[in-house]
Amino acid sequence: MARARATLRDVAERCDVHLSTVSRVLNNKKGYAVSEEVADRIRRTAAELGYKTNPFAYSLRVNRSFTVGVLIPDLSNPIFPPIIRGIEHRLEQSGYTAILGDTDNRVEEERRIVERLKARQTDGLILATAHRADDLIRSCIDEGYHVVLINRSLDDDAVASVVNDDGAGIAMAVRHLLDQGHRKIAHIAGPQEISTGFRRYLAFMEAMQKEGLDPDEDLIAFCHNYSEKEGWAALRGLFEREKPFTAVVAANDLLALGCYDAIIEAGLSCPEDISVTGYNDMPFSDKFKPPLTTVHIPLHKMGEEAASAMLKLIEQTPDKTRQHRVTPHLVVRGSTARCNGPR
Amino acid sequence: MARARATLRDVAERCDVHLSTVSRVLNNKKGYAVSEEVADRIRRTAAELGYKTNPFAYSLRVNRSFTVGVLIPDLSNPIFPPIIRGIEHRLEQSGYTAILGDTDNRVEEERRIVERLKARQTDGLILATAHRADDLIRSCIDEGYHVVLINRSLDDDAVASVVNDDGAGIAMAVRHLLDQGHRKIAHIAGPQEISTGFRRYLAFMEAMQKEGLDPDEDLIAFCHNYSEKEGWAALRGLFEREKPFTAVVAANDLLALGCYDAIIEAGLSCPEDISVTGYNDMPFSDKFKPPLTTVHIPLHKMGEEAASAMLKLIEQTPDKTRQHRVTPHLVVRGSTARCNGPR
DNA sequence: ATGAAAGCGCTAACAA
DNA sequence: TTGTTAGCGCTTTCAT
Repeated sequence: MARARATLRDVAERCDVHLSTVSRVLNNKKGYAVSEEVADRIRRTAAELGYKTNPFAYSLRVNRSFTVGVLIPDLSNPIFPPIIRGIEHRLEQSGYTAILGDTDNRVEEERRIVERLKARQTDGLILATAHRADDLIRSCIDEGYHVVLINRSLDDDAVASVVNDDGAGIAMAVRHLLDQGHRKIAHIAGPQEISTGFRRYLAFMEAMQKEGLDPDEDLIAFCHNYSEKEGWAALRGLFEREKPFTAVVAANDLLALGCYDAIIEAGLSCPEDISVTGYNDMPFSDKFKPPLTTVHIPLHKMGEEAASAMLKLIEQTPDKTRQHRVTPHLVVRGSTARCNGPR
Repeated sequence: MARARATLRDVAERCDVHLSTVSRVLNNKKGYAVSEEVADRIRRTAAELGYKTNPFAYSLRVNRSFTVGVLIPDLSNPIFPPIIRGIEHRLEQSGYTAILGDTDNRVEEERRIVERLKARQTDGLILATAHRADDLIRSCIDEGYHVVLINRSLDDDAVASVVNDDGAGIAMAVRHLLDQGHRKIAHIAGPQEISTGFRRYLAFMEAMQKEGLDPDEDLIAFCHNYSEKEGWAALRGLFEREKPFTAVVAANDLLALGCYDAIIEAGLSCPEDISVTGYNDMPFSDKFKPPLTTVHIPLHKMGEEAASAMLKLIEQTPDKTRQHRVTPHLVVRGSTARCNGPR
């Protein structure tokens, strides 16, 4: 697109001063006393000509793009839009722009997309990628890239991350089901290579044991990714084992949605026969059939915090907090009900 | 982020040739016969050093960013992720990157965000913005920007656009309700300054009239934007008029969802008392309570087509098709049922 | 208080 | 077949 844009030189000529002076004024560099009179004239003509600094030239000069790459596994998963909005809002405040990279849930894509983002010279990378790619992360860091993780963390905490308290969240869900009289509770676990999947699974076990209920191995199924389809398949698998249960704690909302399908398919109904809880309180989870009881986490806020952490990294603001924690809470809706005795 | 990246010069020095030769080889410019021997050595060392062309320098030189701005009203509206994915997929094939701008449904934001995108020197603008901003569009074009519209069009067709056949879609919905025995059909119309809102309204009127049913003015409500809240308020307004109706055609899915709320609030139920149809077949519309009967449009494909049109514009490929039309079809689900007589 | 000049990394027109 | 050079628009160091 070849639009003629006013340059520093244009402004300088019109003002009959040297271009470096214009630059100083427009960026109000101090230490260079410029007469108010000249400064004023410069500012006025700049506005008049609609001068905007050319981002290419600027970036080339200062070697920064003022963009940050945001890697997500799947934009269609409703939890990501709010996160992204949060990131964008915060970034925008500081003049940065987010560049999205979507892996379509494919691991092989991850590396390729990160390369694309790096090629674009993003000043940092926010990874909201659900999939494990520790070596990828590590290599980014080794190359000197700034990295912030969302909803996952590396075991050794070497990387800044924004996470929610999965342990507390799952405990609330289990607690709620227990309060409703459920004892045979199944768990549809997320992928164990992902920190959320792993931590939620551990939390489930712990919460059950705390109640003196040793969770039955046969009532736990592991999914390969967070999708409706996996949730459906997993619960279907549990039904086939023919061990009774009256409730299921799904590791996230999409999985829970898949459980709905499996329950219907089995000729049962939720919550009458089986109660279901999700995790994330994604948009529209209150509109499903039935409205989903789930653990709410502040998605938008997590995005903002991730962006803040990234900006601190980029701007070298000292910040010892590596892990930014955010608090979940339970939202009780229609997918859970009192236990009607054993099934 | 200060990572040392190999430059053309680095490669040139290592190969003991002039940097311009390296440039030629790496961009395989023809017309400059370079001996295979040298070319090979250059390619090898470039790979070895991990050379990537610096996008700032390149963009500065050729005055193009290889990015296109994508303006949407609200990322949280589930119809946009598929559209955006479609855009990104196509753009990526040609080495372009999308830069998102979200107006949060606020008109005032629109101009500001377009300015931001322009400041970033995007090579074009894809506007999926629901809100009217004809003068904005016009000014973009006047300034020489490439513009493609999604799901809206200017009256005079001066701008490339990708639209679906709203007339056909609404006709199918109305037809379906008529077939189910409904006669008193209400319409929750979208904003009339938006082409979809306007066209769907006209299509509704026409479809009814074709059946000899003069639509009752009192059974039509207009919304200010496409949101659940507006749909809820609008249907609520209709209930207050106390004219009976047994079905409602909503101008989009979000509006339909709002109708669900109003129906429940009125102590009625869908589809037993009132049938509801939506428009867009947005993700998850099959998971609602009840699953929504709606008009499906190929969102991902629309995104791709918009991107293709944009690339043609940028690359100056001749293309006389200004309007790219896409065909909708009806998806019958649980929110519509046979009419149980007048209410 | 202001000007001059170098150079970020690249491409393209011109030379040899 | 390969080299030289100017210059995209900007910031910054040094000079005046």
